[in-house]
Amino acid sequence: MTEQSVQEEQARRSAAPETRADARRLPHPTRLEIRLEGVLQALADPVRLQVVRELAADTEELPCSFFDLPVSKSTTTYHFRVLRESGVIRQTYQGTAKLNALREEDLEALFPGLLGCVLAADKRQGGTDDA
Amino acid sequence: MTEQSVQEEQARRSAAPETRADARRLPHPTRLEIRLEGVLQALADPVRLQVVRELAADTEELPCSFFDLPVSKSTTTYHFRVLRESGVIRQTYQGTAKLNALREEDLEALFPGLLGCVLAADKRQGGTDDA
DNA sequence: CTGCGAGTACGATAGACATCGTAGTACGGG
DNA sequence: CCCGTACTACGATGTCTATCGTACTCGCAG
Repeated sequence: MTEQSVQEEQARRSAAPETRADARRLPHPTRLEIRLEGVLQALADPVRLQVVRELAADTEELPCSFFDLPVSKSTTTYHFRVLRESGVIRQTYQGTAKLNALREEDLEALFPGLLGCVLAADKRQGGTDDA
Repeated sequence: MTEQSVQEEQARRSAAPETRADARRLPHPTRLEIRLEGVLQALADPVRLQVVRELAADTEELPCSFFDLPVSKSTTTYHFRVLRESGVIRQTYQGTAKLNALREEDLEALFPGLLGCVLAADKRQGGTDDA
């Protein structure tokens, strides 16, 4: 899948000047592909929960570099990928940055109230925050 | 099930210091020791979610042998232990059996609505019976 | 074009997790 | 007292997870 997709990408990039934002494609699950288990698994990690917490607190889409996570850069990438592949966040490229946003709408439609409950519970316990 | 023996059991527990039944006491986390992450982790497994689902559907306390899980006996024990140690269920010995009950009260106090959301979401997806 | 900053890809790895089978303990009934 | 039922304890094992460092690509600003 390597060479062909690379050429496709390059062709598309030189063809349409507007494809800047979505030149690099990121695989997201559709709403129907989101599994409860996967979401719970994704939320059951302190680092990822911190990301979700901060995303929920901010209406803006945040780049990965915004977060001050207690792990290395490559681990950060890993956690963002877990969140994206489980359907919790949506990621879009914007130039050299990658913007992250909660998929609140999808999650609310699939699991009404779940995200709110988890965030409320997290805020209530708040022990994972060591700053 | 003789309700008299249940009362005897309770009386003996509050009166007698150390009996054989006490030797089989099971370690449960106190309400304050229950961690959100642990609960999410516990719920993020299909087998355990099935247990929680059936416990929630039944007002009775259910013995481990009640459940028809797609795993071996020792694995079943393992999953029940995970649920107990994360604070999701409470287990009590009753003769040779071990009764399991959801800690709904504690969970509701700590994470209001969470269990209901997860169960509703689970019911909505329902596709967990892939065995 | 070149260099930088943001993020990825790719091993490597230690530890956790889910799984099993076997052997054992505890309780209750014949 | 022995046996069956219910569950546990333990060791083995394969897989998944979270972590890292290094080398890389990509887009933007000189």
